[in-house]
Amino acid sequence: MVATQEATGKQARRAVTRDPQRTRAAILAAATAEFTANGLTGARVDAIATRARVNKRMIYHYFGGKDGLYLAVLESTYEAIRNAELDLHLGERDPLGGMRELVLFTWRYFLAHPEFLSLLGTENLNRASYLKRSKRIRELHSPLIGMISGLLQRGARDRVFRAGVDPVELYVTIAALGFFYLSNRHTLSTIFGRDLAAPKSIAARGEHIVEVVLGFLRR
Amino acid sequence: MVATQEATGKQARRAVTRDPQRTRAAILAAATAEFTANGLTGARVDAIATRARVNKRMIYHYFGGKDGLYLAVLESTYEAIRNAELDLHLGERDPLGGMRELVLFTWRYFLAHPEFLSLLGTENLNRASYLKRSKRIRELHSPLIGMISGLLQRGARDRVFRAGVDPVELYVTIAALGFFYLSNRHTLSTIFGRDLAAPKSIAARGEHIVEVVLGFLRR
Amino acid sequence: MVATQEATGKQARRAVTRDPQRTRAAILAAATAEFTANGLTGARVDAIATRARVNKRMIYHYFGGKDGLYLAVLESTYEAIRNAELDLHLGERDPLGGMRELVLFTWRYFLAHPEFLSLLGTENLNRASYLKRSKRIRELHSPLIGMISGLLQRGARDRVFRAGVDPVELYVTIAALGFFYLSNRHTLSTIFGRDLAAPKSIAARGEHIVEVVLGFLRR
Amino acid sequence: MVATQEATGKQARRAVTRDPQRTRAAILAAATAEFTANGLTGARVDAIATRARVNKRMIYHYFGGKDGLYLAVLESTYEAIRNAELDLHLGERDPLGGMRELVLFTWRYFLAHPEFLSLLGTENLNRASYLKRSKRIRELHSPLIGMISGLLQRGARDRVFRAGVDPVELYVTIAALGFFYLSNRHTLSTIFGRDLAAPKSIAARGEHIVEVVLGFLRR
DNA sequence: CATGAATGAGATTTCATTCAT
DNA sequence: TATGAATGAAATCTCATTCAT
Repeated sequence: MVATQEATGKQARRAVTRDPQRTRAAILAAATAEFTANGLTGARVDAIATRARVNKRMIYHYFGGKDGLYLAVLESTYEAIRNAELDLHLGERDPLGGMRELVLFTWRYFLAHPEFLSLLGTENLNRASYLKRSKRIRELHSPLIGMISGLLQRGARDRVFRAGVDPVELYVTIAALGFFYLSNRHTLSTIFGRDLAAPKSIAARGEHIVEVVLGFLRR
Repeated sequence: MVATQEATGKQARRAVTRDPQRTRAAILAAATAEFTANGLTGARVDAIATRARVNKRMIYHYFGGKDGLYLAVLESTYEAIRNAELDLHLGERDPLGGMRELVLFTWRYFLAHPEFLSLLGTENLNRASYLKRSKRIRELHSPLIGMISGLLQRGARDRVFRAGVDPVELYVTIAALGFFYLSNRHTLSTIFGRDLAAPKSIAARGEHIVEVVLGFLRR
Repeated sequence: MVATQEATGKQARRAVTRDPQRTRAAILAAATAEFTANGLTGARVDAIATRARVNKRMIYHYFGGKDGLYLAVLESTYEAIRNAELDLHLGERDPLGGMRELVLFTWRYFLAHPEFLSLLGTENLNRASYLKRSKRIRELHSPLIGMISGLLQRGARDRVFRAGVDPVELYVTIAALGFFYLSNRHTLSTIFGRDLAAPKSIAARGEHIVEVVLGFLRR
Repeated sequence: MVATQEATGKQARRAVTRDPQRTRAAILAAATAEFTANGLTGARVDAIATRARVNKRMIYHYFGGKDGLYLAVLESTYEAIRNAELDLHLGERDPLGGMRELVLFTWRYFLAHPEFLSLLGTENLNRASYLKRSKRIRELHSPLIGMISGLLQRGARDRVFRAGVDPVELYVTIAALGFFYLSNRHTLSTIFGRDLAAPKSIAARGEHIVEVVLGFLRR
């Protein structure tokens, strides 16, 4: 009976998938969670395999190793944000409304994608070493710069916005206002004794960001 | 200075000190550099001992272990910024000039103290777990919030600034504008194909930050 | 047997097994010997790995660490004595003969299993801290208490034994008479200048123990 | 002010004794406690120095090292029991009463001196290696063997005790009945689910031991 | 006599990766 | 394709002892 059980066990345990694509996707998802939670050096290959319910060996098969897996996670995360950005159509909007939407889009994306914040944080601690290595990411141009340029030009022409604003600088500012708040909410909450992660605080921050950006741009 | 030390050669290999304060300080300095460069999990106790020219055992003697050392580094780093902040006297300044100075102070401090940025990044990836544990840091209140409050009130009274701005929110904004730019300069430079670390870019960013904050506040 | 293994030489260095059960068992056996010889703190993980001809890492794989391994050794040692006790059938024996057999069984088990004595000694120095933690051991009830109870009752009924003897107290006494002699033979031999480990002494002690127990019980 | 405090501190900290004998005694007492609690390999030289409120260096000064200190502890512990035994005068007692007293003396000494039990346990795990090395201990002959011999002879002559009992064997038995119970009380309590350390249990054990010894000896 | 900072050797534990099946 | 046991290198941490003062 014991033997039978063991045999059954083995049959049941193995070959949960035999579906290469699913295995790959499971690893990628598990790795995203693990790298998000523990950073690059903190992440454990074993933990990823366990999370993915996949044999450790598969990680080496599909991604070459921990580094390759991290790079793949980084790439898929960047692809996701670039895809989301492509859904943003501001062409017909008036400069003020368009800018407000763009700012809110960025804020909401960060809110909905903590893994993006965390991975970017990890990457920055690494001096962007993996990102620099990825041709794929470098070729993914953000359409946001173009959108911002357009809005700034139309806004300046209509005398709604101040002139002479650098679109890259502004993009960094828009990202900074949300990113810093969210990625530092734990340290900031502790230091200010105020829960910056509470829904009310989050909502207030969204409004504040819009006001800062538009307040700065508005003539 | 480092070169001088190295030049003294083999004699310098050991910390012949017998000067506990110096030994402690050497470990702390070496650890700050190592944690800054490699994060918490990436830092190596051996590397710290070597950098400090100190026996590894001393780290355990003075700080209990890697974690205790990291906490000590974090605490000393926070103490340093709080001390710097105390030197900022804005009491007599007009609201606009005072705010400009405060914004520039923050920006310049971040520029001069990359270790602060990096450690904060590390700490955020850890969900502030060490910072929360440190009674010492929690008791170090930043005087900046009070200064911002005062400037906002006087500014509003004089009809120079808009009313109703939350000082904590504004502080986060001021920090965000500099912090994000600097800590993400590697990823951003790669993605925009533009060297954000170049002196010119740095100078331009400083001006931009001042303009954003004052542009937003000004009525 | 050990000699044979050693003779196979360098080929045998590694446990080429790929047989988890065998690897686990080899570690357990090596650990039992090492903990028996050197106690908990004195035992070396390296030594256990070498003895088991296994990579040190496997100890952590199978047992979690030194503590987990010690606990496993303790559990398997207790299981072994409980299993041996179950083979003792005294149901049909007259009280006197049954009691003699039980006493001799205990004495012989101790003689044949020095690892049990040593581990118990270690555990007692630790105030039974590991044993208390082991649900598995706590659930292994010794059948000896029941057997002693039965013999005492039948003996009292038949007017062969004195009445009112507590079976747990008697069990402790039976164990004490052999355990103390064996585990303290080194100190005692030194102090009395008499080799208590000599076969003759051992044989005499067995008889003495039987006489003490039966002499006490007999009416 | 700070300087003054520090100077005072140093003065106050050092030279608590400057009394060699007291220092030595303090170390010995602390070491006895530490070795009792943690065994030989488990004891920490640092812990002993701290317990004794003495500089670690003094241990090396007075005892040569950890091993020498352990030996000194062992010797002083044996001296103490031998001294206590010398206070026992049974010459005039009737055999039965004398034997009862001797048994109770042993039991009570063990109860009052857990450090003796623990050190003996440690020494046995070490195969009496330190004890064998100590000429001083080997020369301390226990007067108990002589007393037991006398009682047995007088008892046999008076037809109160059985004849042919070996006094060393009996001494071992007397010691065993108490020693095993006490040194194994933690394991035994756990396994029997019964608190063997409770005052009532202790009292009952004392009576049981007397009964076993006298029951065995009595004709 | 006394201090406690400093040391080196070695212990336990961790981890990414490879190998036999 | 999939498994998970096995590995070596290196990391963290511990400890008895020595040294400068």
